[in-house]
Amino acid sequence: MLRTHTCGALNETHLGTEVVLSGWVHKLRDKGFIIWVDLRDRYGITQLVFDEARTPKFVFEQAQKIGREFVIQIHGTVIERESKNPDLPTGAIEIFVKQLHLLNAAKTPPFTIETDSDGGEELRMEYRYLDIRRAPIRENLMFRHKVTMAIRNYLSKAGFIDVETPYLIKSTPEGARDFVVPSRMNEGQFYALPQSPQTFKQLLMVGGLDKYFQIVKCFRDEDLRADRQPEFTQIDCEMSFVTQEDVLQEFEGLVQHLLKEIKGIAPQAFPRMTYATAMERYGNDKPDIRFGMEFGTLNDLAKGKGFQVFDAVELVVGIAAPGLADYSRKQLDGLIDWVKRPQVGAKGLVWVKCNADGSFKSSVDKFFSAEDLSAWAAHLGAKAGDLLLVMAGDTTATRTQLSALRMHLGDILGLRDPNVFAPLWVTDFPLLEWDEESKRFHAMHHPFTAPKPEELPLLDSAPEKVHANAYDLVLNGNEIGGGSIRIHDAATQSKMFDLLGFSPEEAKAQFGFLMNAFQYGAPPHGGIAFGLDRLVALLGGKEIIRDFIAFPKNNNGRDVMIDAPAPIAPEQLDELALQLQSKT
RNA sequence: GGUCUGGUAGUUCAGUUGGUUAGAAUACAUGCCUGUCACGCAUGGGGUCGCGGGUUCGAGUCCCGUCCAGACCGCCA
Repeated sequence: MLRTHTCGALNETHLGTEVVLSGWVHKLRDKGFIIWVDLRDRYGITQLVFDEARTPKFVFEQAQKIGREFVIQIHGTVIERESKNPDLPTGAIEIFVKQLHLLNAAKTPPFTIETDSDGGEELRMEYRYLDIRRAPIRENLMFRHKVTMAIRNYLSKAGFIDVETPYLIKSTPEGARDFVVPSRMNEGQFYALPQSPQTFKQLLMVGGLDKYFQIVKCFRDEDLRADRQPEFTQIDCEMSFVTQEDVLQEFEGLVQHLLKEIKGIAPQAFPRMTYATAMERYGNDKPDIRFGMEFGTLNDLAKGKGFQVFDAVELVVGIAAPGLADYSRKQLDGLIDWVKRPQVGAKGLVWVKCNADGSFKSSVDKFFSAEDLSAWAAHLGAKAGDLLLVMAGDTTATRTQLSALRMHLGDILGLRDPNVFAPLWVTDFPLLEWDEESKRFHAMHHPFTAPKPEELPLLDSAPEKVHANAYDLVLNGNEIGGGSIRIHDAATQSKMFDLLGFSPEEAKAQFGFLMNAFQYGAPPHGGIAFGLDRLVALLGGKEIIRDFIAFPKNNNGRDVMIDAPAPIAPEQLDELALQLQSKT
């Protein structure tokens, strides 16, 4: 037997018990006459004691030779500590060691295996198996397990069936870039890894499974971010014979269950907001509603007063930043520089201080009277002591820029508390999006999203005005889920492909299987997919999803531990009938 | 494809205006230490200053190029 207990199990109730423990040497404290060893495993830390006076000489000498991260097994007796450590669950006891077996020696690790490691990101990724020994990463992975189990239990109980869909599928031109896999048996042909199991889950509905879910890897060959990996996990769900309202209810239930189970938050109905409202009030289709600072349009109040910057543009819009009227000139200039950075790209920023004494001071005093500024303040809901920040320009760009500033101020003012959870549904997305570059429409969600039935006639006359039965679940400024009611008849689907610029032949070649299926009695259906990595990270109070993935990729899509991707042998290329060519 | 930041001891970092033998902390090794738990004390070893080129009497420091890492913009139906 390698162990009778784990390293987190023993306490006062075990005094006098003979035990066998195995684990890693976490820390050594050698005081000469006495040596303490913290023995660590997944479950905790237990202190071992080697005493020059009482421990067998041979065992004591063994203890002098072990090092950090050695794997050892010990036989010993649970005894009471002379000085207890109240910070440890096992802090009242220690093990008086009688036998020590070295199970495996270890090189000195390149970074400390501690909660606050001295290791940098790159090094920890290279030695990820050592990083996983650290409590924070281990706890994150265990937390993720807890979340996925709660999801599986909830969905299974609600009648959803877990079905696996294939990873080797067909490349589609729409959407993100595909990762492709060459086929040896079909020379010159390629599989693609799924960006999502979208069409398969729809076919499962045609197959009559009624309620499907899968916690599934998806793959997108696009550039990475702190919250984006090339392979990521979705909670993919689909239901038959449902309206949008049915889907929202069902999955609001799921997320409430998670908030309750994982975070102990009492269920409350999620607010809903249309896409148009979200853009108008927050300049963003995934608003963070943990804090206010809602947008106010100032066109009526600010135009026509001779300020050219405002008069010449489409939109003048502002927010009221609470309590920032005492910002210094330097701090204001800092904000202006911040919005002028290329990442935000604003041309400038107008500020108005709503002073505590009721007076106003602004960067545009030349053009606007105190009455004007007072009207702005009233319109933006500002109180004395607030700072108004106003931007102007094209509607879309200006909203995006002000939204970035709003989030930045939210961070500065500490209004984005990771322990506060503010979910909401964003609904009524436009069906299509005009792409200037390719001069054609793109599906805003995906090409299988159903238009709102009452707007169907517009598909022919004004497709840009059609809204979709599509919805996103937003949590604290992050899109954590999105879905739609799908098209389930071949005629509408084929019209959709037509609008997206597919010829009938192309549509048939790409999605013939789906159009065929729709001719054999496809039920009305719809669904949703959640980004699991992001959801878990948010529930864990973090924004870096890498810390919740056992073996993540770096900024350039590399796995620095296994050093992938890597070239393949010429024989492998031959077998696949492939030749490399440098891209010059 | 682009913008910004960084790369110096095993690790995390400092390094002034270009100027003597490149430092600190920690880790590691050795010794001491009668209850530690971030143990303490002493001593010691440890450097391709990412790489290549240039300017200079002299480059960790300035210039050019390049590689790597991170954040962001584009991109992510």
